[in-house]
Amino acid sequence: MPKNKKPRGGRPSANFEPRYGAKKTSFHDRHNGGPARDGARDERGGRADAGDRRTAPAAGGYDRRPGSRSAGHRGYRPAEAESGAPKQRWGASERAGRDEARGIRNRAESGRREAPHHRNDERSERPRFNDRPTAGGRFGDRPRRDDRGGQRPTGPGTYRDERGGDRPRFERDGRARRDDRGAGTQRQGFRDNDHRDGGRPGRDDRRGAERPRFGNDRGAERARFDRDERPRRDDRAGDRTRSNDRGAARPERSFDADRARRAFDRDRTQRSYEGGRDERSRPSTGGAYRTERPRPLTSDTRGRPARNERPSRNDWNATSRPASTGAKFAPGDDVVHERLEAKSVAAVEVDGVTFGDLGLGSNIVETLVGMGAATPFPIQAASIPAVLAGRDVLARGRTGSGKTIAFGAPLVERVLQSQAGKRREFGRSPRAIILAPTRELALQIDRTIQPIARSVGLFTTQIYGGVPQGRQVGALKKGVDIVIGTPGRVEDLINQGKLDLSDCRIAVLDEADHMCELGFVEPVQRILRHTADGSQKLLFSATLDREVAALVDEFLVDPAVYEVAGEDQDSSTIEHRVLVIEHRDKADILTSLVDRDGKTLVFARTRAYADMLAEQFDDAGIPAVSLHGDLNQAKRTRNLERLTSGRVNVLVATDVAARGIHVDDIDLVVQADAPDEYKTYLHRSGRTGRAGRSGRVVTLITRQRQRRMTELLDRAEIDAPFENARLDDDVIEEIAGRVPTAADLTA
DNA sequence: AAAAAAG
Repeated sequence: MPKNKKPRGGRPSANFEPRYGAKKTSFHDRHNGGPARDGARDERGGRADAGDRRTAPAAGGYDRRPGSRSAGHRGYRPAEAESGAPKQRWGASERAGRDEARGIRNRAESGRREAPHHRNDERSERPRFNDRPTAGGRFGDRPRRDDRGGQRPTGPGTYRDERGGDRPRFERDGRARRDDRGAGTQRQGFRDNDHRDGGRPGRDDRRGAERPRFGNDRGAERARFDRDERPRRDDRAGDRTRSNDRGAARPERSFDADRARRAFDRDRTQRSYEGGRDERSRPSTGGAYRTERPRPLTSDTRGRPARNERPSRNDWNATSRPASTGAKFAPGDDVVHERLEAKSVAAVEVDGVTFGDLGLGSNIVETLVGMGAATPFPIQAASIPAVLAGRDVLARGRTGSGKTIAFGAPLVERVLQSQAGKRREFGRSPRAIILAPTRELALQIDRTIQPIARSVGLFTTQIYGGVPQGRQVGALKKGVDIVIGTPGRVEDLINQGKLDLSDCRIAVLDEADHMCELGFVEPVQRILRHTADGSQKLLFSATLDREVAALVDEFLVDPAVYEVAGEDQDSSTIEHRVLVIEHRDKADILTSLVDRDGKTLVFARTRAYADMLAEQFDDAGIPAVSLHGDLNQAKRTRNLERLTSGRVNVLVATDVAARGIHVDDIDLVVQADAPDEYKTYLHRSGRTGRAGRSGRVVTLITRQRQRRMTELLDRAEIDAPFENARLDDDVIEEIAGRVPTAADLTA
């Protein structure tokens, strides 16, 4: 029996479409006097809408009234009077889409009429995107980047003046070339030759012959190097501070600063092997961040069996020092991790810097404050000015370090600038797109960015799969400024001609390294190719590595690379433990672990196992739900919401929930199956310890797996004790929090 | 193995 499309009782969908649940007033209700059934007004409505792009396209199709038009027949309904139950099936979302879009339009229009409150004046003075010729031939025959002309916006004004002095510093190692060029053509300059690197040092080697494999065997050396270099966690155990996060509860600045300071020190020690090359004099720039000397990030490909091999997180900066050490990264054999060389900047938080100082307009700043982000986190302080300046940016910030705002806020600012003085036209195509690997993440990003965008009169919409596209298309028809979505549906709509990215000047990839994995890159690449020529690209992730090279090569021009010094696991608030167990005890131990008070997130490797575990917990009297790709979107959303709202305390998920998902108070992450990749470990464990809270991560493994696990943790730079455990061992009680830990007692 | 499109 084909499940009714209508959600049971119509209620569950409330979670899913909260914004549209309310009563709907149709356009025609308001303008044609009195409610008219969708179908009934077919004739008139159809005509009225004919030239009106505001109407959802799909409307016509099923709007057509069923049944007869003459009174004597079954199914006939009088045109005006009747408000009887319409066919809800498609209607609900469709209408919702229309209504929302209508709202968007109305607001936009009224905003236009009555001098937009949000437009802040000084801002309209700023440079804006040049008008570009409309779409003409953007697909397929779109010129290669070489042809892209100086359409690039010049950087913004104000902060740039103040900060302009800092900027060139990034480019010290031969990159200062940039300064020779007119600011307005900064990007053009880089692409006017074969592969935009002409004589730029540091680029040559990486470009080399379309992929020379260089420095092959040095990888091993490097990896070891890095590991040894890493300071022991114990050294610092005592003064670990709580990590910070974007969430509601923003940690005090003081501690942030403290952390940053220590981070720097640590950083220094870490890199001390670099000797003279790394004097770290760190002259103050007087700005929000200080620029480290440029660090060419060079890596290359070489074969190594270890799939997890990574260039070490200390990393980009510390380890990529080909010039001095000759060492090269040694990424996995099977993955072509190209060099991702670029100068890198370590951001340091400086007291007193505000979002406003970074170049954001007052409305945005206020909104941020309202969201609990009073002052910028390091990653934000570093990347915001660069984004505003129109640069391509690669940024790595630990899980929960505020990446969404780091790209979202300046993105909004920039879109706003690009539209300053223009009216937001009806049906305009989006100016920016943000891509995320999962639907939940796309939703979450929208939740953060939408208020920021709205505060300046811009509109966002989500474009992701698993839900009817009508509403999304409807919103696009009205015109949105910022699209947030997942690759599949985005590409789908592009191909359907319903999403036009030709005017999209900023593209963001969240979880960029993940988006660059096999199977993900291709659609992403295709999507990016649809964006405006020379569009600005921002790549963010907690584990950004050379995996993004494929994209960087094709799409980024002289990217600024940022990471926050000292932002490693050692300074985090997460406690990691590994339980070595007998396989036969696994189920019971898991049940025992999740039988607790706080919120627990359990990761399983497969969907089936996730389901199984959720059921198992449920059967044991512990309410649990699952989250994985086998569930329909409504269930996914609902189940996640159940955890968020606290209706259940246990969520069993596949890696769909590993990245980005923010639930405030998960205090225990259980890995029922150990991850295969260190990055996965980092992302999974990053679901806890957010917002400065403490968190605990426990991984169950069998004895046979110990070695692999050791290696993985090593790469993740995490120190975790391995403990043998049986079903009723105290460790389990302790981890579950049913008995105080030794640490708790001493504390 | 998982994720990402299917009115």
